[in-house]
Amino acid sequence: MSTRKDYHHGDLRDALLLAAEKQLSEEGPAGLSLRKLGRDLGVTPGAPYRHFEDKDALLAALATIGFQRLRATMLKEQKECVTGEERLRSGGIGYLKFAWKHPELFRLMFGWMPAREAPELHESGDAAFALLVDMLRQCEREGLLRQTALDAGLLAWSAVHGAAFLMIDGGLKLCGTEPDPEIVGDRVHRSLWSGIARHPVSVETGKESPASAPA
Amino acid sequence: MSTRKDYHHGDLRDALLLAAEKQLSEEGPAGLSLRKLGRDLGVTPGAPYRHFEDKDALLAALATIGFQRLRATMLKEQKECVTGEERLRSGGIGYLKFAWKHPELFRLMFGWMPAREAPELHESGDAAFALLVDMLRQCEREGLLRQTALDAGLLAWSAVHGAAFLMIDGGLKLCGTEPDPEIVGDRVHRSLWSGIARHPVSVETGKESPASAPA
DNA sequence: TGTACATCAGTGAACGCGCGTTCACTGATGTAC
DNA sequence: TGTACATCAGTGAACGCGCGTTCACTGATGTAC
Repeated sequence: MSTRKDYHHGDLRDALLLAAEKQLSEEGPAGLSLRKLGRDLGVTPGAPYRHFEDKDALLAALATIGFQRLRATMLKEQKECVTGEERLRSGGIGYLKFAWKHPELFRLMFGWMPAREAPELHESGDAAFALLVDMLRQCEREGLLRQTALDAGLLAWSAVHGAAFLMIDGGLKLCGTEPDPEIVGDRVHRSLWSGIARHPVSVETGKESPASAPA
Repeated sequence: MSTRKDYHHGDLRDALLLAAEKQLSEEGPAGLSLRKLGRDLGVTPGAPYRHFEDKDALLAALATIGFQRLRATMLKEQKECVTGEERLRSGGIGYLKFAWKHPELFRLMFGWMPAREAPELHESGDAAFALLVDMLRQCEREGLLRQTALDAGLLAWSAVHGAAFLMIDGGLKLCGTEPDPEIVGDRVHRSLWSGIARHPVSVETGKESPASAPA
């Protein structure tokens, strides 16, 4: 695969994906065209069709890569975390960092996936979500959750996902927050955690909040 | 304005917006074209230009209407609410209902606004946000908040915004929840409120949670 | 009530454009013997 | 090591398409007197 450098073009497939990501981020989804991609790479309009069945296939591959990178960014961010809360916090910040760095790709991944049935796309999307569940299961095991991991997951994912969109869509300035992944992630986590956790703020106080959950 | 029915076409401007919304929801943003709009309404390709400077202007008007409707949906949903918590809950459900009913419009409103400088668009967007702040200020006045209205607003808006996107993008099935605005809204609110509120669940218990907020 | 005029919504034809995709082809690369 | 053959990445030209936008125009509507 990667050994045959300089075979004709060399590595057109990867080059296409790379150029596509650039084009996407610079001109938005409407500005992404296979012809322009070929032009940029000094290649004929028909060439991309040796690597992707059609434009949709290219987009699906792009979104798939996006999900893999999103997951990798979260993992990297929580590399040195030990407790579930730390992992949750850092994972969320990783999520925001990814969205902030690749807003158009982020939008493509989520706004585009539902209509497609490319299997690898959904696999990579599910894998990213599995990481979130994994973090929450750890919290559950550590006895930190007031609710089930899945219940907490709904709120946690919603909150971080929403914050990501508000950041890239400019909604955050209305909340008086700079669109910085670390800052936003920290603020959201602090509010979020006191809602999910049995202990409102610190685990070490030893005192539990009422946590009454009727019916 | 509305009195001159059957003047030439009658009310082309409104008809265009109506048809545009339909086209948007049925074929996505890529399938929305001024020519097709004209065709559908039995009108010449040039006709729309009597009412909108260009395609972007039509989209801006569409998004503006969307924000007005989003706000109206929230208001309607919380019509009979009295406490701040009730309003917050119902407002959130209204938000989700709107997104669920008009997913493409919802995406247009948020994914498209940042790049545009149409003043009325931002006004209508700000007005919708102001409603959220208003609800939270009421909670604040009622002494229900553990944090400032703006802090709580960040989490509340993020959570409901994220839940809306997850609903329309199919992410919720991973959380084991049906994509029903009432159900999702209720679940998110319950998790959310115990995080924002000084009292985890019921206001009437009279007992406060520890609510320690160090530095 | 009737006429003259200004307004302006919609016409119809045309412009140039870039797009996705196809197809028979060429020529470099890898493989079998 | 050398030759014959199969593979397959990229060529180049062409296809039909629908798009956004423009422009001089027509004819219905509203207005002033």
